[in-house]
Amino acid sequence: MERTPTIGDVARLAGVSVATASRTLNGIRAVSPPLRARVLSAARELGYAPNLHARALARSSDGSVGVIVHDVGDPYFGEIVRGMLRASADTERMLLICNTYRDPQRELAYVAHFRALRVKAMVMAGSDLEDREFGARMAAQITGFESAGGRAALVGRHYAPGDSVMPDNVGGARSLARALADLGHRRIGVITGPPNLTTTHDRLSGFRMGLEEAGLGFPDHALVNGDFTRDSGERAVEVLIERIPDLTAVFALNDIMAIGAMSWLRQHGIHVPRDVSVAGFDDIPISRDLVPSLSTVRVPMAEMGARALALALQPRTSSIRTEHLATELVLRESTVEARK
Amino acid sequence: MERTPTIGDVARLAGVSVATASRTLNGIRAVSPPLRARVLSAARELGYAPNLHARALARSSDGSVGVIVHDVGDPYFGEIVRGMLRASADTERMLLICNTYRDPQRELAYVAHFRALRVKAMVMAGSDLEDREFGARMAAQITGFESAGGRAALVGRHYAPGDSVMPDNVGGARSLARALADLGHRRIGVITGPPNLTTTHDRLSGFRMGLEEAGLGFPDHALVNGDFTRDSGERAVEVLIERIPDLTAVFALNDIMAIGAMSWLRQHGIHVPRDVSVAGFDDIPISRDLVPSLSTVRVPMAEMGARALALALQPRTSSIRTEHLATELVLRESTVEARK
DNA sequence: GGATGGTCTGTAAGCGCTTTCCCAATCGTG
DNA sequence: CACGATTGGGAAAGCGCTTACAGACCATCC
Repeated sequence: MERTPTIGDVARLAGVSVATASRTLNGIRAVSPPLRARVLSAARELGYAPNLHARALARSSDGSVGVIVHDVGDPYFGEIVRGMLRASADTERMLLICNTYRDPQRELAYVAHFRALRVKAMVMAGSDLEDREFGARMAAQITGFESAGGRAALVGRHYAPGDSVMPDNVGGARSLARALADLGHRRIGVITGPPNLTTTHDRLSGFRMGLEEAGLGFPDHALVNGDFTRDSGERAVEVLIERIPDLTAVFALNDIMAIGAMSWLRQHGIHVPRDVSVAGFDDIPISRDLVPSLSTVRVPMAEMGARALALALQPRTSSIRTEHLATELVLRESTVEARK
Repeated sequence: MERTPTIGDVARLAGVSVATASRTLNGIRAVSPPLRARVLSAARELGYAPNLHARALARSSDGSVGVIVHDVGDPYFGEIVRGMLRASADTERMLLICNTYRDPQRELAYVAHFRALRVKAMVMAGSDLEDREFGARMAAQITGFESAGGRAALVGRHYAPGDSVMPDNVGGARSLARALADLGHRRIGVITGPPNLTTTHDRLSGFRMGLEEAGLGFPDHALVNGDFTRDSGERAVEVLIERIPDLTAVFALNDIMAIGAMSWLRQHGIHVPRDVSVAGFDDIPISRDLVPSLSTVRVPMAEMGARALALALQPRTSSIRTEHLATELVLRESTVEARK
C-alpha cells in the first residue's frame, strides 16, 4: 500500500518549492519555462494527482454542482439530467447526482450534504411538496446556502426561493383537454400524481380549465390518485373503469402511468384507442414507440435541465429569475374520436 | 455573504476545545453528558455543518463511492444504478455517478477524478472495449487506485483487474438461439452492438453457439452492426430486410435496439410477430409493456448493481473475485413459430 | 553607479477538521 | 490511605493544497 504522491513529492523531485509546483500545475503564468518543464515531468513521473479535497479546502470550494432529482431511472428525470450533462460536457465541472425517490427527508439530507461539500451550485428537479413544514425547511436551507455564496436553481418548483425553470404545465394540460373535448369525449377519467405535488396540481387545474372552456364539467369520481409510477397507472385505470364503465378517454398526468394504464386495458380486452383513448404528459422518449403511439404533451425536459444548469452557474441577480418553457401538444395514435 | 460557521465557532460558543467538539460531533470516545449537550446545542444554534473536504482531508478519505456507467438514461444502466442506490439507501454513503457515453477518454478522466477525490471505492459498469491501449491504461489506473488502498468492482467486464460481477451473456444468447431454432426459424438476422465491446462479442458467440447446436449455420451478411441505441436498431433492421427479404426473425443484442427495429417494421407494414419475430436482450422494464411484448433474455441488472457495490465495499481479497449471475430466457409475444 | 521596476521563486500562513499525545482528575483496590 | 488504573479534556500536530507576502535577481534608466 504505497503512499500517494503529494505536491511536495513533485516539488522535491523537480527541485523547486511547493509554491512553484502548485503554480505550474494550476497553469498560473509566472513560472519560467525550464522550471515549468521540470515540474511537469516530475508530476508525470510520479503519476501525481492532486488531492481534490485539499484543493477544495484551500480554495474553499470545489467547482462541482449538486443535482437532486427524484429518480434518474425515471425517463422524465433521466432526460433532465441528460440535458445538464450535455450542457456541462465540455467543462471540467463535476455533477453530483442524487436520487431522492421523493422522500422529503432524503431530499433535505442531500441539500445539507451538498452544503457540507461546499458545492458551487445546486440544481433541484422535480415538483416540490405542498407542505408548509417541508417548504419552510427547504427554503431555509436554500437561503442559507445562497447567503454563503452558493447558487441554487430549480426545475419545476414554485415555492423554493431560487431561480427556476418551469414548464407550462397548466397550458399543456389545457390544450390537451380541449383536444379531447374536440374529439367528442365527454366521460374522461383522470389519473393524477401524488396530491401534494405542485406538478399534479398544475396539470390538473389546467386540464379542468380546458374542459370548462369547452363547456364540460368534471365530476370528482372521475379522478383517481396515482403516484407517477407505471404500476399506479395500472391500478388506477382499473378503479376508473369500475367507476365509469362507459368511459371514452383516460388522461394520465404523466406518460409512465399512461403506459401502465394501456397495459391494463389491453390485458382486459379493452382496445386503445378504439374503445378508450389514452393520453399522457411529458413525451418521454419511449412514447412514440408504443403501440398505439401515445398522445401526450411534450415537455422539453433536456432543455429544462440545460437551462437550469446555466442559471445555476450564472452569478446571482438581485431578483429571482424564472424561465418559462412552452409545452406542446402531441397527438398520436392513442387518441381518436369518441365512440358514440 | 456570511461566513459559514466552523467547528471552532461551535467550540467557542460551547466553551470547550475543538477536540471536544469534534469528538462529540463524531460520536467518538466518551464525552461527558453536560459538555456533550453544550456542544450539540451550540452546533444547532449556529446551524453548523462540517466541511466535508476538511474532514476528508484529515481522514484521508471520504467514504464515498464513485460509479461510472455509460448512461443512466439507458434503462440497462438505470437499473444497475438503481440496484446500487437501493443497496446503499440506509447508509450515509454517497454515490457519485458519472456518465461516459461510451467515450473511453471520458471514462479514463472520471477514474482519474475519482482517484483525485480519494473515493473509497469505484464501481464501473458497462462492457469494456477490446482495445489493448485503452485496456492497459485502464488497468494501470485501477491497479494504482487499489494499491493506494482503494477498491474497484466491475459489472460485466472481462479484462480490468478488479472484482467483478458478470451476467451470463453467452448462456442467455445460446438459449435464445435454441428457442428460435425450435420455433422453426432458419433465416435470422442479428443486430449487434459496437463490435469492440466484450458484451457484443459474448452475446454474439453465444447465439452462434446455440444455432450451431441446432445444426444451423449463420451467414455473415445476416449480421448488421448497431450501437445499442434505439435509432441504430431502426436503421439496422432496414438493412437486414433489404439483404434478406424473407427473414423470419430478428435478434437484437439489446432491447433498446429491438424497440427501434419493431418500430421500423411496423411503419413498413411488416407485422411482428406474424411476419417477423423479434427478440432482444436485457429485459428492461418497458419490454413487457410493448405491443407485442418483447421476447428477451432477462439480465438481473439491479442485482448486478447491488452485488457489485457490495463487492466494492468488502475488503480486498488476495485473489480476484468474479460473481456470475444467471440470465433467463423470457419468451413473450414477439416471437412465434416461423411462417413457412 | 545606484535607484527603479519587473519578473520569478520561496517562505509560511492558513483552509477546517481529526487524532495523537499528554495531563489532570477521578476511581477502585489492597 | 496510597497507589496505579482509568477516564475526560485540551494543546497541537498534521492532512495536502493555495496564495499572500517578501526576497532575489536582472535589466533599465536617469
